[in-house]
Amino acid sequence: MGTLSDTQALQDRLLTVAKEEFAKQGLKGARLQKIADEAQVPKATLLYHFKSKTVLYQRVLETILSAWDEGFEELTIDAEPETFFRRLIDTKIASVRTDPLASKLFAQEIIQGAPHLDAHLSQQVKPWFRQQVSILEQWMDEGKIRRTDPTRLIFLIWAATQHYADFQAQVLTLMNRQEFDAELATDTSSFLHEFICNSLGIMDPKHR
Amino acid sequence: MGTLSDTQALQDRLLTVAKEEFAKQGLKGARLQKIADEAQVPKATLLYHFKSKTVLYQRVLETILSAWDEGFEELTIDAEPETFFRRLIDTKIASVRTDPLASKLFAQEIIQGAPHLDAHLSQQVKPWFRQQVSILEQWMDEGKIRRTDPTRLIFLIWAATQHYADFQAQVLTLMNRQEFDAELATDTSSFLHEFICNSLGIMDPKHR
DNA sequence: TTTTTGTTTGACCATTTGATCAGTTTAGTG
DNA sequence: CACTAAACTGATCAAATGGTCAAACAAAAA
Repeated sequence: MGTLSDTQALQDRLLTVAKEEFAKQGLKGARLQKIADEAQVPKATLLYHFKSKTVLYQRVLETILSAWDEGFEELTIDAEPETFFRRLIDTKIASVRTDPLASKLFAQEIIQGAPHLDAHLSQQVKPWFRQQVSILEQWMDEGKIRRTDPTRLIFLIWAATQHYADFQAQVLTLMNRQEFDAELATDTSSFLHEFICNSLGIMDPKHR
Repeated sequence: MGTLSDTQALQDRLLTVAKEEFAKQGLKGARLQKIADEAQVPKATLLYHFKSKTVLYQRVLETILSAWDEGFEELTIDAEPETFFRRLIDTKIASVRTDPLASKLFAQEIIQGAPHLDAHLSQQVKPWFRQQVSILEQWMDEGKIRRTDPTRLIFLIWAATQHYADFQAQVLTLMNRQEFDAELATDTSSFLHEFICNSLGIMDPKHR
């Protein structure tokens, strides 16, 4: 025992548990003792692997962001608008459903002014964002989609998808549901895709 | 001095300052000492007017919610879809621009599971929500707007507008702006209105 | 076996923070 | 002025919490 992989596995477990606590309570509200308890480990052990609460938080954030970066880099280049939007929305809704805690944690960070990720915003998100914008502009120039503000269009997609993670409590209450199940996810994807394609004048292949 | 209105004015000031602190730091992260300092009053005075941190927080929340209820009740009934959406979006964007802190505070409350306002959600928001849904359904029946899921349509409008308050840090970074000024607000209103009307097949009066 | 390096943990500490309270001031009233 | 009730505040406290440390433990290296 005591191999390097054991340590790695423990740190991964601590990060997972910490993500949950940070997402539910916020950075200030989270308690190291509770994270340690949840991971069935003494608090001192937690602080041995992560020097401080802030370091732990930043590591959790990094883990979330790199997973996102990975997931969204793939779908950047594509041929047809219709497929592009479908993939973008499906990917986002899937991530929102699979890991709403990540989304919630991220949202709280942004709400509080993104003090721990200005670097990531301008270095990782901004380039990706610009690329998406230029793709949309090109399609508008080619007449493939209706001309509109590409920046705000991307914001709208982000907002509309992320809403189902961040405001899950409100969404479920208003829909009289208990959980965000697979059916609800696919229906939401379909709705958003149809709504956006309609607005941009993209014909659904099924109706062509 | 020392009239009743003095006390009222002080409590209002404390609520305003507290709203800012709660919005920026969250319930757990907010510090009574900082709120008191900001309001130029000893901490003991703050706790004289509000028995506890929780009570103060709830009072802040109530203030926000009642202002919203008031602002949105007015625009419920209206004739034409086009006007309805314009007013709804304008009102929401205005509230987001005027008081983003309120929106941020509310967002954090919902993200953390809405522990302090389940009652308000089901008693105030739900009825309003149902009414909006039924209006939209009626318009769909009458063929005034394209048929779609009214519930998710309202979510989309909420999400897309609130995004500009809650994610202001990200939005401004990606738009290379310093503040959410009036021009940015009206442009955003226009974009959303046009986007939604396009999707629902509502013709812009200007182009009729 | 001895050494060394990395890991674990209970005990402990310094600080922060929400809350209390007793004593004081202020303002309105008869 | 005398009296009362409300408002104010400095001092203080108990609990919670992030973080430290030295001693114990384990495992690979010499």
